Amino acid sequence: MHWGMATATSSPYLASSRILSGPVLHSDRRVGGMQPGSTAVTTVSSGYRGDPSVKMVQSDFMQGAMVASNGGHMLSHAHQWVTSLPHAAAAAAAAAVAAAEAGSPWSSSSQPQDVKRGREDLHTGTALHHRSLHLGTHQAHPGNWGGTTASHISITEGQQQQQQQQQQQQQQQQSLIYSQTGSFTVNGMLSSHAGQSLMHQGLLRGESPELDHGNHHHHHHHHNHHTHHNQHHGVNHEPHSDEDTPTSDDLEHFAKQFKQRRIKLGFTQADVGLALGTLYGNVFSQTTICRFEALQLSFKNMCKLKPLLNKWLEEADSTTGSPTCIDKISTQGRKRKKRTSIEVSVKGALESHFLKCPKPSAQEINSLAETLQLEKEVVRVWFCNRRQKEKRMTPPGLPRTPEDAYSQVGSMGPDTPSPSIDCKRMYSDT
DNA sequence: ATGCATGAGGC
DNA sequence: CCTCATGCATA
Repeated sequence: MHWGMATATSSPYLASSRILSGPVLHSDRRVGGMQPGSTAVTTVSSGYRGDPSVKMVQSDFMQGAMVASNGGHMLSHAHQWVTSLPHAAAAAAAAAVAAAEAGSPWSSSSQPQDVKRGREDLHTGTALHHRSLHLGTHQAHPGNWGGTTASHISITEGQQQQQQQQQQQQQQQQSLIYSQTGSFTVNGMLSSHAGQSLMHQGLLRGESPELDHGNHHHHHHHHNHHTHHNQHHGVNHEPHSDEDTPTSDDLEHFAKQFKQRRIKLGFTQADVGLALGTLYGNVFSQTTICRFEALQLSFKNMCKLKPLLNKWLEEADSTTGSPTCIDKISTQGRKRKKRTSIEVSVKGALESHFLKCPKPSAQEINSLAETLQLEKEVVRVWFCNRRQKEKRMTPPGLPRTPEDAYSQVGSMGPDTPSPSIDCKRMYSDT
């Protein structure tokens, strides 16, 4: 189970899994010897991203049901993960956290989901076709953080001041809409259930152009409005339809509406993700759409996606369903490490430590890793993810001063007691 | 629906 | 190394 058995260094993990052979069926589990007391097992399932040369389209719409019918699967290959280059920079000098992580400034806004502005689509009357049927594949349920279900979390963390405001937002929008849109509409997908399962696989993936992304576009642009300013908590307006920075209320409302419409139209989250790709060139996974609906993304991220999803919505009911070319440019190459599953008891331990110190030093991570018998990297990532989780969608109501937070700046000694922050589940339902 | 992971971008 | 945006693989 350790990918890097034998002195797993942080370098590329060489797995020794042999997959491939049997195309279908079987997924061998466990590679390599496991150690009897390990606390975590990494489930070995053959999974890696496409091969560089053969970018296979990892079927996306198979989110729950995959079609095993045809026998065309990919080929085998031997390599496991291609080594990822080590970018050193390990100099552990004083990283100095210092940064106050800005969180997601969801403005509090506690007003019940008002249905303000029933924005109806702009294209009116166009829809006379309706595909009907809603397969029942999707899931539903709200998961809200504040707002309606207001489950408050009391986090001491103050928040923001977003120092680093990542301005990265790189959206490589490669417009690949060269699919002759004549036949199909832009909105890529048809909602007929029938199609869902085994439809177009080979069909028109217009991807002729070898999109070797990596050069061409992605430069410039988008600096436009980026109104970032935080949201005025206390004073919110809700003008936006999809323009300037929405308030949390807007987002919350939009997310609900979106989900509802999506379901009505019979689309799954995965469908939407793919459609966005055909529409704008940015493909998203089911995961992201799901998180959007559940408001589990950062405020910034929500703002970024909203316009896209909004457009899709408009398209969605204006189009009569048509197939499209889906395709995803897989991030060529690179394998993915198998997901390590951490035992509950171990998780509990990690959780405890997190409460004490959300940002353990490298050294602390090391000892924790030893204690728990986990790979150091796993522990590190766990904390990263835990922090991220803690932050996303700051529950409404962060009245505190933006200055305080739990950021134990730089000097972390072996023990740097920090305020404890409680964590609890933010949502629960279904 | 979510847990662990990858990567880009920043210090 | 961290944060953030994302997603594969899972439960």
